[in-house]
Amino acid sequence: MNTTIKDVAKVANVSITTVSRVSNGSKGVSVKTRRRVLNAIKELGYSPSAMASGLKTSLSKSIGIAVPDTIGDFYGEVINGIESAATENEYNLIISLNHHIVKEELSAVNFFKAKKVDGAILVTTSGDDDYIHFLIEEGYNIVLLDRDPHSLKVDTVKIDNFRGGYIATEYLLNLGHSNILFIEGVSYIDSSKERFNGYKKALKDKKIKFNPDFILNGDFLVDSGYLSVKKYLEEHGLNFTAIFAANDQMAIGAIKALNDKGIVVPNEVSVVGFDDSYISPYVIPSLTTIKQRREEMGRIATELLLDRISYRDTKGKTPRQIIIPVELIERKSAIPISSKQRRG
Amino acid sequence: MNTTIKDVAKVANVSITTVSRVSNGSKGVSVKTRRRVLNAIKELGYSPSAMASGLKTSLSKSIGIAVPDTIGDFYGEVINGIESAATENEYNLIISLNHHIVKEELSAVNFFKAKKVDGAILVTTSGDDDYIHFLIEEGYNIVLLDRDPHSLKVDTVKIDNFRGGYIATEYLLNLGHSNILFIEGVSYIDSSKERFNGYKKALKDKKIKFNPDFILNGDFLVDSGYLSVKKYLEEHGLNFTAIFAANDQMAIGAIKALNDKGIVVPNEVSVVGFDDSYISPYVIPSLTTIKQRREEMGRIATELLLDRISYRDTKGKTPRQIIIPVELIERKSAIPISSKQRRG
DNA sequence: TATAATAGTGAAAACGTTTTCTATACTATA
DNA sequence: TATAGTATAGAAAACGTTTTCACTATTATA
Repeated sequence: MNTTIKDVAKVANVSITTVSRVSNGSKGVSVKTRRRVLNAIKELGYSPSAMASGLKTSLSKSIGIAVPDTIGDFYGEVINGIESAATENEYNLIISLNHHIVKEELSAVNFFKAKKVDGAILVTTSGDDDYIHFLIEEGYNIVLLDRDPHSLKVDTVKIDNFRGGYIATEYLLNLGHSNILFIEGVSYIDSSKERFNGYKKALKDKKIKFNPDFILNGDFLVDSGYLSVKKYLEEHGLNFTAIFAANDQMAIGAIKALNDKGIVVPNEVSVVGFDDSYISPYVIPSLTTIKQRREEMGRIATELLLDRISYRDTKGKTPRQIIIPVELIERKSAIPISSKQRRG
Repeated sequence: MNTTIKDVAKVANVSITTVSRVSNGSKGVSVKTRRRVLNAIKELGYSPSAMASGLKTSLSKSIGIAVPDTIGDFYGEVINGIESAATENEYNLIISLNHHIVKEELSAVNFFKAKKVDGAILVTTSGDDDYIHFLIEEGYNIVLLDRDPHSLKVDTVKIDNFRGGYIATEYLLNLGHSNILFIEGVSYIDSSKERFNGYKKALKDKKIKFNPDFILNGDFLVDSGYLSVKKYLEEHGLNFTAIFAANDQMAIGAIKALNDKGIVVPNEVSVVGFDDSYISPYVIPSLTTIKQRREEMGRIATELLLDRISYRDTKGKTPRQIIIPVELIERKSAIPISSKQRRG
């Protein structure tokens, strides 16, 4: 079924060496011969076996990506960015989902080892640095995405979560809100922590006392935003005028919970999200949020990785850390506090 | 850097043949030797090179998937399903996005050929059957997902789009609506066409005359739902009482457009979507929609493919067509027509 | 014209496995 | 005891490439 280099050699009446040279564009082949070989290649529909060549060169021309899931638009868009950059460089993408389970992230990495990927992009999940450390020591090419390097000597690309948290909170504060709920994402994920830190710092800078009761648990999924606000309302009533959620999904859930209790957004409560999800301009009211360039993040991570792969100098080069700026997108879900609210 | 079978053989003091037998679980090795080899494997952290073994066996233990994008939750969840099923069977997933461009879908397929994937899942995109036909003839293992096989002799799995379109429309009709807008998805995608056919059939069965003016163009993205309804309203005014959109994204866009004009959903216009997106229970009002089991679709497609791969009998077996049922999820975006509307 | 450099080509080894075939050492049977 | 069968193990070939080395033919230089 499969045509090999030998078949091409026979048809073009040259050695397999020559075919190899033509097919991977090395020089040292005359124009005439090259043309002949090219014709044979086309005629037979030959494409070189990535396995055979990988075996020789010990380059698989593929990179692995370990990612929690593909649901929601965060990871999806990151993957888009990674995929485009990989394809442009003739690399292909082996994807492994770990469903937010640390153990599976680990097994994904072993998978990559077996497949001899040339490098891997690890998208945020675990707080477990040990095995990553181990990989780096072994000389694997790794880049971390949306994750703090901590003490790891490894390339990372992330967005400016701290600043995002800061400007979102500051925006609400400038609107006159001072009782601002914060809905956390998954606690061990760095980006959630950093957004939270931004929130706290903004409060501090405006000399607003931090109230730990205002921190609600969430897990980045829409339902957790809904549930946590619902619960809060039942326990405390409406003792706040604004919510800042660690992502748009939870913000949308929060708005829904408010709406269920007859509380109108933004008139009674202002809400700010984080992500600028594709749906956010279309929810009612449209969601004010922090925009992060997810595709770009994926693309940059890939370029960092490819760069390292081609230098083959894993340990030498000092780790780079790219931080992608964020911006506030003003929409309709957050407005100045009303005098009525202030009195209340 | 990499330990090979030779290293293990040396440490365990056996031949590489024996190591090979142990590492892929073939029999013919004594318990004692096996234990010794296993220890050496663990000690050295050996994992066999998929490239080398693939070269020998001409099985890559990987499958390709060509998919338009990973944005929005449809494809994301399908990928989740495919990935789980593949991983469970120790296959890995090589993913290629084509960004809805037919030409790129084609190049993805060539990519797969080079990588010698054992099979591929093609997720709906083109209307171009020719190259798929060609692949099948060449003996490649293919399954089509969310796509009609047309005359192709190939396994397919899709959801019951026709029925989904039918029951959504019927539901609206039973609520008393008879002027129902339909927002199409991308026209060359089968699922869009089939949903449309369901819509028409439901009208016909209730003896409601089909009005071609009621068909709005869309492309499955939220913005197209918004824009097409906005435009319609500007041109025709509110001469309908319900909308059925070919997916939830467009339904959400439609609701937004209505809302912008001060038209209240569901009081003045009922809306039904299609997909049961994760966000749909949380939009306001929560969206009545057709639920399709996306992960299951991915999983079944993978099982079909793996089945074919292991039978190595690509052409022999008759093509199977799996149709996954859909169901209507009743929420708050569609209600009975009011007497006021009827009069108007 | 003689020599050096260069361009074009191919033979063969190597990459890390799997698999077939052969060899040996037992064990069971006659 | 002789023979057949079986369990265990290894040698070597093969998979489809890339790459080093060697060789020839051509061109440039002295």
